[in-house]
Amino acid sequence: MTSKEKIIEAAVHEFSKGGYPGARVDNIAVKAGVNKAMIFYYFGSKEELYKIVIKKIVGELFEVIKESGGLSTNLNPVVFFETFPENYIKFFSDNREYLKIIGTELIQNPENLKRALQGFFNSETMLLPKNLRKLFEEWYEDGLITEPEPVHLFLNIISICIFPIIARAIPETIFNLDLENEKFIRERIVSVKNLLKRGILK
Amino acid sequence: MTSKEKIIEAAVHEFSKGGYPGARVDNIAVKAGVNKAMIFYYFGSKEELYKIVIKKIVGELFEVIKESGGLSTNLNPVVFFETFPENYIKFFSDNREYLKIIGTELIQNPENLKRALQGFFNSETMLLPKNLRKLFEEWYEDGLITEPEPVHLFLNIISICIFPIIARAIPETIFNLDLENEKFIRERIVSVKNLLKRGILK
DNA sequence: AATTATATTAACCATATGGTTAAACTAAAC
DNA sequence: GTTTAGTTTAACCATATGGTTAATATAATT
Repeated sequence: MTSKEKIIEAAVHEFSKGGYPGARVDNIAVKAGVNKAMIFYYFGSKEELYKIVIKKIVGELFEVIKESGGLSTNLNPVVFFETFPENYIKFFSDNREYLKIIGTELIQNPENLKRALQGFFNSETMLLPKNLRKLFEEWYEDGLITEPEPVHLFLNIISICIFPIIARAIPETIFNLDLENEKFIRERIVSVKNLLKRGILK
Repeated sequence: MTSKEKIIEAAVHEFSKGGYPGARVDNIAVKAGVNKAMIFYYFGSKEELYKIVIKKIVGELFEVIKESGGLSTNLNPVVFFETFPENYIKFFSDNREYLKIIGTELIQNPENLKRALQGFFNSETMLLPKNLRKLFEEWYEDGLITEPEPVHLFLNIISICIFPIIARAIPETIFNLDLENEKFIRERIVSVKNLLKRGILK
């Protein structure tokens, strides 16, 4: 593992708690087991390092979406709701640090994230957005789903997949529970599939 | 408006962008039009000020939930899904800064938020959590809803209400749209009501 | 072996940042 | 009118923080 790689790995750690302003370059260096100057030698600045971390995360996320059939035009919603939520939930629950970084960025710097996403659309992956939108529209036109608006369908799906992983603390407090992680994730996948099938499939 | 109030208002502003570590005490002082020392005079430290801001937000949120019937035990799910999502979505879209602060806290410091929530449960509002859980369980036992687990019902509801307000940037980028705010919120309320009714009501 | 390009280090720097202090100002209370 | 408690200010402080530098070690090239 090269110093550069060690720095990125440590940076993911450090940025994930406290966000960009809370992250300390010194901490990243210590975690990476590398002299602090190496960070500036390889990345120029804290900000550039951060951008690279964001790119890395968005890139990996795209891979998951691709593998989940987000690209194939002849996908049907029954299969989609059976595979996508599960992959998506697993990805983020297995990569909590990624979720924390993306979530924080979404809240505090959506423009930044937009740019990162666009960077991927303007390259090889460009096919995805057009396909996804057309796919959702066709499902509605073919009478397969009840939601006419692709934007809201999309938001409804990602919301019940992603947010519960973040928001667990709320019901834990309200209902005074301590949710065991693996069980929680398994239950969520079931609950999401049911809700989407009943709520969106015709 | 007293200096103390001015400081809190400015603090909400400042904490909402950049989170706790990104917030600068100097900025809060300038925004409040107050000498910096006043912040330490009234609140002791940046952290104490932050805690008070969190309490204020959680408190106001509780009011909305109360007014939305979150307490009444003889509420039926049809009425609940008709009123709660709308109030909830409106509250957070009207108070984006609150949402940003709570969201960031949820991601980066859930334990902190837990404590703030518990603070309210241990006071007059204590009735709410027990009622809400019992309410959800009764709905299921009475065959009114399909989701047996209160935790997942709760998470599903709040997720499609809250997260889209934060995550708008994603479909905006993917589908290359610039969503007009009021229209977006109106459409979301409709979409959420439909999804919940179809997906959860029996 | 000598040269060149790449990595790595310790010490250092300017500035930002949370926090303090002592003095001054203001408005009640007596 | 004087005392007293509460409020406000400007200047100051220690430390944290992102970033730099010049020297050194290491690996690759000729």
